[in-house]
Amino acid sequence: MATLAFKLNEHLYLRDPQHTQLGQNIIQKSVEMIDRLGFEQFTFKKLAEEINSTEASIYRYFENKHKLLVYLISWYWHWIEYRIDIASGSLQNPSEKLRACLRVLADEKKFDAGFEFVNEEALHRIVVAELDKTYQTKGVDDYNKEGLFGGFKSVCRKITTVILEVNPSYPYAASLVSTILVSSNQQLFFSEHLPSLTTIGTGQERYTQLYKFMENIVFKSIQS
Amino acid sequence: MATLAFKLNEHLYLRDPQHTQLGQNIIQKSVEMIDRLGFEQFTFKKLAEEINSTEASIYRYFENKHKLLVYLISWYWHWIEYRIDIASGSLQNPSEKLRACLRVLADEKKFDAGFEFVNEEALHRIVVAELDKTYQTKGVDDYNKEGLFGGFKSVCRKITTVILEVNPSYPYAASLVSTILVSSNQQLFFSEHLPSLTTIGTGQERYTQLYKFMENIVFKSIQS
DNA sequence: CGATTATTGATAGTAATACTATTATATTTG
DNA sequence: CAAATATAATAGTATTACTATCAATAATCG
Repeated sequence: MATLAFKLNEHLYLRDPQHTQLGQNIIQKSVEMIDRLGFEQFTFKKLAEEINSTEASIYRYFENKHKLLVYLISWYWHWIEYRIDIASGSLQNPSEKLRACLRVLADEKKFDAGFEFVNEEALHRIVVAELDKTYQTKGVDDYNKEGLFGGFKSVCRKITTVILEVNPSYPYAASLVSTILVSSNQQLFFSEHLPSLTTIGTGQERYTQLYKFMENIVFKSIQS
Repeated sequence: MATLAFKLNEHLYLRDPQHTQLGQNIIQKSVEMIDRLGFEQFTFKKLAEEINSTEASIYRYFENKHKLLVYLISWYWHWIEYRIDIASGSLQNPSEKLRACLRVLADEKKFDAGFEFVNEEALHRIVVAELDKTYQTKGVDDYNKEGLFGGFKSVCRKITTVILEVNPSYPYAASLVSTILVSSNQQLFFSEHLPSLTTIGTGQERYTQLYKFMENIVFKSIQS
């Protein structure tokens, strides 16, 4: 299988990690470590040890660990968009397209062989556990000016467009979409850690339950 | 007006800050500072300087700054529940009760004279900007065992109950409520920092827009 | 192929953060 | 008033999040 790569915003990194061995090691191992340790406990020093490199070398790729997190999660949203395109590309019916989008969002994330050095399963757990940290920061406006949230926005825009195809007069499309994009991950988080806040369970059927919840909320909200 | 106080979970603090002058100074000034600096830039050292006390003294009240944040946001949810009780207490009709809940959530937060040393306007901005940091941490399960999320859960439970009064067979009540609790704050955040993700504007009418969005999502979702 | 250039590693250092410990001084309470 | 408690003052530590310098190695280019 051909190895694909996404063109991510240049301000996310100092040197493109997809182009070098060290860069790929940083991506691969940081996904594993942030998943395991959590973002707060993760440091460039620990990462350097694990990939047999140095802190200084990692700093040549990423300004700081927060930008690395934003990079990884941006990568995730590009990947989601790519999967949405595959899943909905051939569909004509707007409602069917919308259902396809929701299915991509709610689906269990499995390793995608198209992207060798990214473990999508672990990355999705990072998104579930850390997503909000990408924008809940005083630097959000600067980040936004640099276009660092382009991946997320692009997915949001795409699904918003589909919703407006289903019902052109629905007035809250963007808000509904950003709500479910965040909620689809948050509900999985709650199901694991704060189960009284959700109706999603912890078994294998959780992804089906999540899908049904999202389908209910979206289709009922937009019906005129 | 009588000064009220909420009985917050004991594990949130080492010494109850509501009972002493220093404690009240900590609460009052930390709200102002976290609002101004953001949670990451806020430190106990800076806080100590502003209230003419010492770092060590603050550590006698709170284990660390994260628990202080959890304390403040827990206080916020207790306050919301108190306002929901006032607003919905006299209502009989379940749909009207639900609307009253949503109104409390979507309303602009103004200073509540019942609680002298808490600036609810600033505290609400903190909730909008930092809410997810309270639970998006590796320590979430320990925190939860200690009951530190009791305020949030209690509000969630209360509104869930009202939803089930409106439609006893709606299967996603808890998920819908936790989704809108988070979303009601997130949409305000987006309207300020990432406006393409929301239909909410930045003017005075934003709270009305937020309410309408929430009413739409909730009532349409639960209708059978 | 040899010279230049870019990349990485090794090492060191700094300011700030998130605490902990100790002791002295107030302040409250019984 | 004595005893207990709360606070202030001060000091100290380990870790974090970087920055700087220079040597070694690898890639590339004329």
